[in-house]
Amino acid sequence: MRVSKMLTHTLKEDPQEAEVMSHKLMIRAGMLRRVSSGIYNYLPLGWKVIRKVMDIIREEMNAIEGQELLMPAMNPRELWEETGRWEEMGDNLFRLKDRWGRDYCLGMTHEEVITDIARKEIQSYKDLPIMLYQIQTKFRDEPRPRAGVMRGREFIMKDAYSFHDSDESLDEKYRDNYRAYWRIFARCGMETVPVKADPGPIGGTDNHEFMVLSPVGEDTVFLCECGNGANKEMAYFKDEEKDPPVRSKESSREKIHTPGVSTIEKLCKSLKISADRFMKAIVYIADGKPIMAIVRGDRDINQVKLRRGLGVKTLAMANDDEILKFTGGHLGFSGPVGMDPSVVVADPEIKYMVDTICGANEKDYHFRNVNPGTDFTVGKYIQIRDAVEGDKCPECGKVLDAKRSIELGHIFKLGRKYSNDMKATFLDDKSERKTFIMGCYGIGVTRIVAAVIETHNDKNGIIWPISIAPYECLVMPVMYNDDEQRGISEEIYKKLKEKGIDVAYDDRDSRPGFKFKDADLIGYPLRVIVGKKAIKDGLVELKLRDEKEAQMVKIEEVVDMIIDIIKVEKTKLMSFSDRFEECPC
RNA sequence: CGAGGUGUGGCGCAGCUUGGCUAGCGCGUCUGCUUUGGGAGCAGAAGGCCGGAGGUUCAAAUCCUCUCACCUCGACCA
Repeated sequence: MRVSKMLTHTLKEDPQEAEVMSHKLMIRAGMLRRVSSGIYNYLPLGWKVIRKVMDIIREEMNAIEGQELLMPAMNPRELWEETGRWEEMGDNLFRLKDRWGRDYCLGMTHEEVITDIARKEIQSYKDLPIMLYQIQTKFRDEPRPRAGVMRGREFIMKDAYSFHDSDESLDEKYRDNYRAYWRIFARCGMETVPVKADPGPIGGTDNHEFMVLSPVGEDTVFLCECGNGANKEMAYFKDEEKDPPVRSKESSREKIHTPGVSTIEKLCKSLKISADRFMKAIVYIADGKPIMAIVRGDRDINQVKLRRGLGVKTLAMANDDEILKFTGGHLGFSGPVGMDPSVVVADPEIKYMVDTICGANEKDYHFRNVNPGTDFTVGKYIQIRDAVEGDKCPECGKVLDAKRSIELGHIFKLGRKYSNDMKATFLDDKSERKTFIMGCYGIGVTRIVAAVIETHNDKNGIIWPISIAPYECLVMPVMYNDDEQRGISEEIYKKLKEKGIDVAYDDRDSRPGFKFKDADLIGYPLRVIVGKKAIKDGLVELKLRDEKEAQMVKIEEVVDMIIDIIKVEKTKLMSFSDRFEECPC
């Protein structure tokens, strides 16, 4: 491709709309332009990168027997009602009506549609297992799109779905995908960490998120040297075993007047006591019934742990009316004193609290000198607080490391959740009707691109892994005007093209400084510079984007050298097997 | 939804407090000349109903009201 004909104009200044580096660089390098909040044009340079990522994904999915298909972005309401997700997805689902007033949505994921395909097309156990996948544009009405393509409202995703007649078969496919995901990300130049995660509204049992560590990530993961890793929602840790607390002096419960002091922060200020001396009591509606969850005042309740610990399907914070009915007091003044123990759940840390302060279930009143056992009884002690830096690994006891991360992929064992709801069945070898067991495997394609840039850049621009660079190589005459330089450049460009190298040729009659800056910004991994000093001795410069110095190479050898370097670089990206660890489940 | 902020040629910004001549600057674009190893210089040119609607005023980019879009933090989130 001739640079003079490319639709790309690079920007010298950072765009006002962008905050994080990958977003800035994608716009400055001419890959991306915003159309609306969270909605983007992928200009040719950006689209080319996305296509390369897609190709890697296709190769790896096909290698584990995935079959590509394409499902509609627009789905009818009826399908989503079969699983209850038309309601469950709430405002995140983009909805629209046709001219007759019929309801549709723009798919954010395709479990319903694929299960519909399966129940119609797959009748026999002989067709199983099978895995189908697509690369599709997905839609989510995000409350707040962020960081360019990192969290958009329209984005490209690969989603795969597998169907099985046994758990063992699903386990095997899950392991295949686990391995394939590792390979895909490695080939894109990304080192990912698989962590245990909560399945959320998708449902199912085992699932892993593939995370890349980055300070701009929106998730927090807790990692241990021993290989154990989980995202924040699922980050369980070892509860410290302590001696039972000893009360230094006899004290008894006392009601105190605290008008308008409805938050922990206000309590700390008004009583001049630190947050860890309070109990935070929050009322939730769990599967329709109210419960009270208690953690120390300085801790955060982890809703996923609470939901799992209670063994309920739905969990939401109660509103003021519900709290009033349940406790007799208002929001901000709840506490366990006087509550039936069967509806009180507390974090184990509560056991060790002495002479603590909590709400009195009466507006504008708290209790002080409250002690577990004497003043109230806890029905169930389960770990329901968020992990924090310094907590210990539940497996080996070492200190967990908290890191920010970007979620690139998520794999789930769905089980029969969708096939049950949608009555998707097949006949087994005994002519019995069975319900499909399913798995589902997603990758954020456009997000990979952002994550790669985020982790591969310097002050001059992007440093692409060669596998997904928009072009593998750039040929650049210092002075396009110079017949000799142009002649040699054209010739090298032609030869590289013939050899199948994805090469760009900067044939613009611009000043060299301008072209160097542009090349660094766009981040061509390899650069051939044809200048007059070098020409005298039949040499051109060959420079790698991530190396400081260029090497002088004979003109007639440069093409072969480039071919070799590309081969070596790609092999490097493929040779990840020494780091790979098999799926733990 | 809560809090803060921004809308002025393609991009980045100034002007607004205290209303007043033809709305400026840098980058980019086009023409010409000179340049040519890290975002060149000179000369010239094109390109704006100042986000939109209403109001105040002799007069509004500037003041008032409403509205829309976008950004950041939070809440939320396969």
